[in-house]
Amino acid sequence: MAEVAGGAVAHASFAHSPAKAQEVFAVDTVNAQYLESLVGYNVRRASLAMVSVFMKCTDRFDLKIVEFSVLSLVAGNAGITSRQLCQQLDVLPPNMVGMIDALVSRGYLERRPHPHDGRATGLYLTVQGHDLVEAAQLQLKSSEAQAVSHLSAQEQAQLLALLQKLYR
Amino acid sequence: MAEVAGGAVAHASFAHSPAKAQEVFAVDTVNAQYLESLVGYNVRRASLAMVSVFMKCTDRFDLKIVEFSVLSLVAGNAGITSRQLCQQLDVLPPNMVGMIDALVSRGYLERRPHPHDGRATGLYLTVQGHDLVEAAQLQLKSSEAQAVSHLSAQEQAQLLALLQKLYR
DNA sequence: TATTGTTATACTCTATAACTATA
DNA sequence: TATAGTTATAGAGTATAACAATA
Repeated sequence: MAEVAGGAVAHASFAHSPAKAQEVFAVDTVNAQYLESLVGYNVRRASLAMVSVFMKCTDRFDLKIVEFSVLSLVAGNAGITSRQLCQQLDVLPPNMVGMIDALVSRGYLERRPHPHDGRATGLYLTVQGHDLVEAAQLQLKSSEAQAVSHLSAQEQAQLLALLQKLYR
Repeated sequence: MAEVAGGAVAHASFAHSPAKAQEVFAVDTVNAQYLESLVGYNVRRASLAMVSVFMKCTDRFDLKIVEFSVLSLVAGNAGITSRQLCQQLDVLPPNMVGMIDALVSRGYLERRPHPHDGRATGLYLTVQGHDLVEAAQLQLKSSEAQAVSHLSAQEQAQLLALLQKLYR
């Protein structure tokens, strides 16, 4: 309950229409009811939470999320092209170039010519890259498991299935 | 199945270890199995999908996601402060200033002094802002409903509940 | 003509430091 | 001393246009 500057009393929760003239309110606890009813809002908040789990976990590997994703895809798809990575990860080609250059410079990736297509370049993990991605994947799996440990195994499976229904 | 440049034949799907010497592969369909097993990956993909639903829907209102969120919070919390918005929406104070200025300039928000705290400023919707947020909220609700219409009502409720369990 | 990889570049979003006025 | 709002600015992320080499 907040006192109006003029002496009257008002509840912020009454303010569903534009507040009149010079009424002033104080908000004690924020009401996010509408936003929390939106799928988009909830999925964004959850995404931010999982991003922070990722960042704590892969601090010691010095990998950004997209870099980790690139290495993981190359690990499962030796010879994948830059363009295929872009399509899979929603990254634009000009923004992928520097990322791959950096991973090559750090000794995790190498480029080899594509077997059929002279325009394309295949990407491969180095031994060092293979070790890194293996360690990072294990670490991330366990960090995620801890972060979602308050959901039952069934709930976790349901969540993945529902999310995939959403974006596929 | 891809022919190696040297004449041998190899499957990209065999390449779970670092590819040897100068073997080259072509990837036909990308295998994203590991990434798709991660909660973070799925929730990020779903978030991107819902972001694009939002953007198509609120094109005609010329509102960004965070601007819409600000207006929605002010709609439900007359007199809310800039700092409260920052905490609710994970936006840093210096980045909130310009956004509020813009919404004030466009005639959707106005600032009034805070009843108890001389440092703070309360935010209020103008009549024009009230009309805008009401129209945008209705539109977004219906766009979201359409975007998730292939999930049953029960699945939609489950999804929201599971997401909130994840980030709260 | 279309596509891959690339450069250059602009724009947006996010983050940090520091200042002022009020508590 | 701590907090709300603000300014300036730096850095990261994302976008478009255009070019050379190849299909």
